Amino acid sequence: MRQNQFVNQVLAWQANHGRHDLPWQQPATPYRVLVSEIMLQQTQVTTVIPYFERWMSSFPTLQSLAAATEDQVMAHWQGLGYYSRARNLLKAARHLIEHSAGEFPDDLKELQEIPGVGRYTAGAIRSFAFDQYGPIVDGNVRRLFCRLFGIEGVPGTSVVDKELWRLAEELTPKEHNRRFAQGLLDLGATLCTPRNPNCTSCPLQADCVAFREQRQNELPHKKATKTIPRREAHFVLHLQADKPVRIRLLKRPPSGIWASLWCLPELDEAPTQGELVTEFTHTFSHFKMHGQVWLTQDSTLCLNEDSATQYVALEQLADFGLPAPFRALLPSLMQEI
DNA sequence: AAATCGTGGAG
DNA sequence: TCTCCAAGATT
Repeated sequence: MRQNQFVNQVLAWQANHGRHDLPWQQPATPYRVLVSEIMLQQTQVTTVIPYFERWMSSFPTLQSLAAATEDQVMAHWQGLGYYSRARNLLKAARHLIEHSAGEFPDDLKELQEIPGVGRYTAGAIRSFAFDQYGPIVDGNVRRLFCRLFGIEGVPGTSVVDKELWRLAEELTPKEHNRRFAQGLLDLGATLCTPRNPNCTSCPLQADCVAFREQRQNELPHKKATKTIPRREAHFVLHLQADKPVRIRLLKRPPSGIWASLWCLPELDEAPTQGELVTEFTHTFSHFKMHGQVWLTQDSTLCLNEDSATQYVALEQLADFGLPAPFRALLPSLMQEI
């Protein structure tokens, strides 16, 4: 399949059937594109939209973001997951202001020097913000290419990824890059879906290896699933007696799970004195947490120099970035007691 | 190269 | 309930 033909089919389909009303498409300024692309990493569009709106309302410009505190940023990101993205976005704003007076580079290599911006995101910024040549390989493109060209290996391995990027660089046109990149993503998201793709409506059907061989559901090949381990976790619920009731929160360290979020103090083992108030299970990508929450009078648990601690009332809770299970748990817990 | 890093949508 | 996986980056 010739490059020209491929590009034209993607562009023509995009014009009629693609998505044109996503919040970050109007207007597609470099800052808005950066924020949306970071939020969209491993995260579905419908999940991102309300976060994007809230973010833009609070941090409308790169300058306003650079002036924000880490806690403000984390509070806006709470519930979205992969929290290093939030810290990197703050670093990115300060990086751009320091290195180029707030101006975005339009060069692929320089874009990848921005914290949190890798090869995909650099290409996306080039395409969406500058309408320039910017190859992209994300989950959508990976699936589309593996089927269209009948790529047999498992994506994620270096051989297959190298081939996917080679194809992306080769097939990406020199003009109409915004529409082309959007078309690729829209094709993957709406037609060339993981299960039961809508090949009948696909403009590339005639050239698709997977369709010809009726292997749409086999490609791309999936990597072997591994069972995730289960970890025990213990959390301290320490209340300040006076009204209004306040609970002690501890800021988690800058690395590891839930980095930089505020959380109930975590212990290695169950406290010797304490009442089990509630427990929960929470599944991450790579382990399952069984958490137990212990009510205690001991205010000295988990006290150390490097982590900030604060007593927080129910009304202030929204200002703190909390892990998802505690965002669900704490309000009712504080009202009952 | 393989692990780590979250949460929720959708079947 | 279980599984797959989403506009990936970083170490």
